[in-house]
Amino acid sequence: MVGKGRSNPLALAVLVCLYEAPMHPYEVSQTLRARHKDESVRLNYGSLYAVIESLHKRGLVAVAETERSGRLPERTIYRITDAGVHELRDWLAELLAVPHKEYPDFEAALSFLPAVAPDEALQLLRDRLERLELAIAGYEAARQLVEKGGLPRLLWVEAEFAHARHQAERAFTQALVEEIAGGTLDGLAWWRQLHETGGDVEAPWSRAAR
Amino acid sequence: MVGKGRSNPLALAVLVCLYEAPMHPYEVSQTLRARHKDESVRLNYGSLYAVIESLHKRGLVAVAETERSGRLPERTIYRITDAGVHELRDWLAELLAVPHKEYPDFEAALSFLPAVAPDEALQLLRDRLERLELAIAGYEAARQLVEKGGLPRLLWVEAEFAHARHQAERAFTQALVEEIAGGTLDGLAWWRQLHETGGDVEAPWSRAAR
DNA sequence: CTCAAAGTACTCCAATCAGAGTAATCGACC
DNA sequence: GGTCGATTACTCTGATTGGAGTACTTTGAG
Repeated sequence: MVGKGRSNPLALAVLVCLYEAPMHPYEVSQTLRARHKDESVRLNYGSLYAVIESLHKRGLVAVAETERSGRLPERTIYRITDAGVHELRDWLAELLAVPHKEYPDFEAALSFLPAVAPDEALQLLRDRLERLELAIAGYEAARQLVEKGGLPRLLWVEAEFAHARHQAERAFTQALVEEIAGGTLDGLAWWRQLHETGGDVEAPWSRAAR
Repeated sequence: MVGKGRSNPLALAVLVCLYEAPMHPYEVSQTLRARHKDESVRLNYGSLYAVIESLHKRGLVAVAETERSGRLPERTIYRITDAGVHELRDWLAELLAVPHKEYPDFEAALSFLPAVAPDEALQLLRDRLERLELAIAGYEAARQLVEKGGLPRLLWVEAEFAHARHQAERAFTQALVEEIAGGTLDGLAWWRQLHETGGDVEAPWSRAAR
């Protein structure tokens, strides 16, 4: 989007790994897994090799050596270049400093909320609330374990952020459920009519939308 | 991911539009724009035509008619099928009821936070905070206008959700900034050392990570 | 009345991605 | 010592995606 080739954060993850030590692609993936980075960055092989090839083409990583053991496929060990280190710092700085529009599925779903009947929506949102509750409880249990294990919060911040997001989503959903159940949501009457009659109701956005 | 072909929410948006009335693709895009759905759903022509073709192949939409006016390219008008209506309800229900893992860029960035020096991180996060503040103020102004215009909250929920997310992100970032600035973040000492010495510090995750 | 700018309605393509598939090795259990 | 499953280390393929490009039409300013 912004810089060329700064689309997939997996590339950033690769740079960070290679910054610590030269590695072959599969080792990168294992390192990311071991540190649970695969929870913050989409990781799959198809992309991994493509992404590394692209970094290579852009001169941000270079081949350090290739080795083979037995008849396993040859392993290509990459190292980060100076340009790569620069790109790493610059990209990370950008990601940290400038918020950029995301398109969460739930936001999309909410924007089509009137397409399901109010009572069904209520049920669906309550389901979501339950699942959110579970996720939050799971996270809190995990945190206790990790804290006991002595991992400093600094290396855990991304999970805390995910937790904060979940909590915000829960609060929002909770409030929405209450507004629908309690009948206080503005537009609810029109929504009800829309699903009771054959759908021949004057849309309230007709003027407002233009 | 879950169902086959339920990857791009734009397809859902198309189904919702065609549910209201048969349309040609470009009209779908204009309708979505007019209702600001392009803020909740990624909309671009390349995907739009691909997505509609895929819906067509799956039998969820059908060609209603084709017309042409003047020598402009022929317009193919699509309508939703019964299977399409079913898919619409089912997909929307799933999106509303089951939260599904997202990978926001900021979460990725946070997970590599130790790669920049603490003081730089502080500066970057403060930058972000400022930008978030701007976005939030902008949203609040927009809301006032829309409320005055008489658009019911029901048709605005997705924006309220985005707003809630921004606020949660602001609170999180604020807290993190304070912890770094105030020196109370667990792991900060190690982080400082890492960037002051040549990087030869024992990593505190060595035991914890396995 | 004329010309430029904005809008209409797509089409094309290179790049990227997800995930299934493959093929070799290792450990370990009976 | 054989074979079952897990792990290692990729490779391939079909979809998707974003963005640029095209070719006409309508509007509106001078």
